[in-house]
Amino acid sequence: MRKPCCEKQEMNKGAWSKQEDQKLIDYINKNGEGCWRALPQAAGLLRCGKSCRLRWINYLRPDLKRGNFAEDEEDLIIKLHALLGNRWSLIAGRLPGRTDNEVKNYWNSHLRRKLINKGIDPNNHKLITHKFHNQTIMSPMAQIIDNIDQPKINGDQKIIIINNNNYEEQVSDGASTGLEDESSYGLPDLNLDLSISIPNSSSQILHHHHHQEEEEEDNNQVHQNPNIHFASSSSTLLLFQ
DNA sequence: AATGCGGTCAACCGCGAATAA
DNA sequence: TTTATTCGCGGTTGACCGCAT
Repeated sequence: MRKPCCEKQEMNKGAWSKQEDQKLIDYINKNGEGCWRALPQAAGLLRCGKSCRLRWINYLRPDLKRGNFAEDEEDLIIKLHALLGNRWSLIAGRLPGRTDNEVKNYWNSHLRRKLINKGIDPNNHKLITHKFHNQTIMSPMAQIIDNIDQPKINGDQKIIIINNNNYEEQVSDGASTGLEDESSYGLPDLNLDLSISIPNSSSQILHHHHHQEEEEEDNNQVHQNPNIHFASSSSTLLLFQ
């Protein structure tokens, strides 16, 4: 049913030449974005519309920032990824001047490794742990996690929060609705503060003696352990230790 | 100098969603 | 409502580059 985006035979592929870029820029400056299917012919380009769109969005758009990611941008990407998963366009939408492709590439080439090195599983943002003699212990790296914007309380106290909820519940239809509501997410200055409150059943604690049947007991011990904290809000996620 | 390797990033591909007819 | 078309997204690929050997 679905046709290839360009059934034309003689289409250029691969890297764009300066001349092609200029043609695309000139055309869009004159006619605006959109109607990508018809654009190549109108602009005199031997490219498929899809390729033109990608080139414009990821490279030629005048509002692109380009250059290295700042530290706060990195932190924001990590936090947003924890919330949204691989929804790069949504993440990029919160980073002015950045494209989804750029964010995705940066994640895959830098941030993934960075998290792994810190003992954090980049897929679920949980600490990487190892089972050892029926004990769950943190990896050595996890124990020396340093300052990727770690939420801390009163200096030395660190937060360990794990969220069992499927994020889809939290950001349901966020692509089209919820996330556009700045107020509900505290954006653009993304409010990801992890509130401290009474534990609930969906939260887990990561620590050395964690067993399922002990969870209740563990929770009760929280107030005695200054290093363990919970957040019960539906947007809880574990990011950092 | 030549080669191999790993990292980066621009571009492509395939698919589902959205929209038009 | 169904079918055709376009758009946008995320995953993947491959060219290029720098570094080590």
